[in-house]
Amino acid sequence: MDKTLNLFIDFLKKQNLKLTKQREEVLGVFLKTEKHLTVEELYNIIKKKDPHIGQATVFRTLKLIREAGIATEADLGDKKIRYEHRYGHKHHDHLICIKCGRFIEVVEPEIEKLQNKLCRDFRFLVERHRLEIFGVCQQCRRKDRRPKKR
Amino acid sequence: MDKTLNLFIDFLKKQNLKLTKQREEVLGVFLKTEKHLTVEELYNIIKKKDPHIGQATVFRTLKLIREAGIATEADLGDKKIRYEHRYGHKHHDHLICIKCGRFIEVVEPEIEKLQNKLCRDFRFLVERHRLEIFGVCQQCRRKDRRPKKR
DNA sequence: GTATAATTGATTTTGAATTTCAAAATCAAA
DNA sequence: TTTGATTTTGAAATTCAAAATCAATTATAC
Ligand SMILES: [Mn+2]
Ligand SMILES: [Mn+2]
Ligand SMILES: [Zn+2]
Ligand SMILES: [Zn+2]
Repeated sequence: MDKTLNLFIDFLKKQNLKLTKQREEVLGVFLKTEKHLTVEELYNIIKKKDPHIGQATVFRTLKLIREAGIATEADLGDKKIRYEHRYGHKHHDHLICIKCGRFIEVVEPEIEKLQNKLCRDFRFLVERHRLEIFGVCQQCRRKDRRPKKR
Repeated sequence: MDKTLNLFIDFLKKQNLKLTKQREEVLGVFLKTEKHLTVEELYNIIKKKDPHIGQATVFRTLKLIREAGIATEADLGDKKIRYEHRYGHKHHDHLICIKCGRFIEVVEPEIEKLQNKLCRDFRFLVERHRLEIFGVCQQCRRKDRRPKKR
């Protein structure tokens, strides 16, 4: 956390921006929450602590946090932009359940390798990628099987 | 095309829906366009032929076309829903250029296999997946290198 | 101190996705 | 044919997250 804060401060300095108490608070709450939050969701959490904070500030600060490399956008299939931790977290992909919304974070190094190879073949310079697999999770499959009505 | 039309008609019948000239036209224009179009883009194309058609009809028909399995949603990184052909086209992933928007359609069977294995390990029942790799395409890399100002 | 610039947050605007609803079209009886 | 129920259409309105605006506030520089 402290390390991340320093990272943020460095980023702000580079951009000639200041670390304000609002920005520090948004970062702090974001880091404490190990979820994949929309701007609105994070805003609602912070509002409880500081009812005077504005949505616009949360919106803008999350953007800065992303630009600083601390967060990254996540897409869980709904059409909202979600943010998840990036700094200090390894890259991962998502298995997303279309029944319950639950998601599993996964990494398969072989897949990553093959992706890179694929891009090299196309002389394509990779910046980032996103792999989302939609389906039904183990728990929901069990539920689906259970109620055998007969 | 004819085969696809029949598929669409069958789907409509199953849903107790009718094949109207508007629906046929939307499908026809969509199939003729080998692109990844938003509702609005397709609407603008169709409007030229039939100025009386409504956006809502294009919107609704594209939805039906997707439900019929003829189209699938594509995500090229802008925040708009795009549709691309599915029926008669093999599954593929996208390399998307963040400079020019150009995209390359690719398949790497090994990646697909590993994805399936990964899901099996998690007892996760795959329905579909989406792999998008963002980066800089060969053409843009060349352009970036060229203007060596000194 | 004052000038200058950045930040904030209520509010407004945007834009794509979706819905609404009255008019028009379809279609199967009478 | 009429009729009447049902579906479809398209202009317009609504929704809703994302983004922009702007006057007031705050921080920093001089
Ligand atoms: Mn994640
Ligand atoms: Mn494609
Ligand atoms: Zn589930
Ligand atoms: Zn390019």
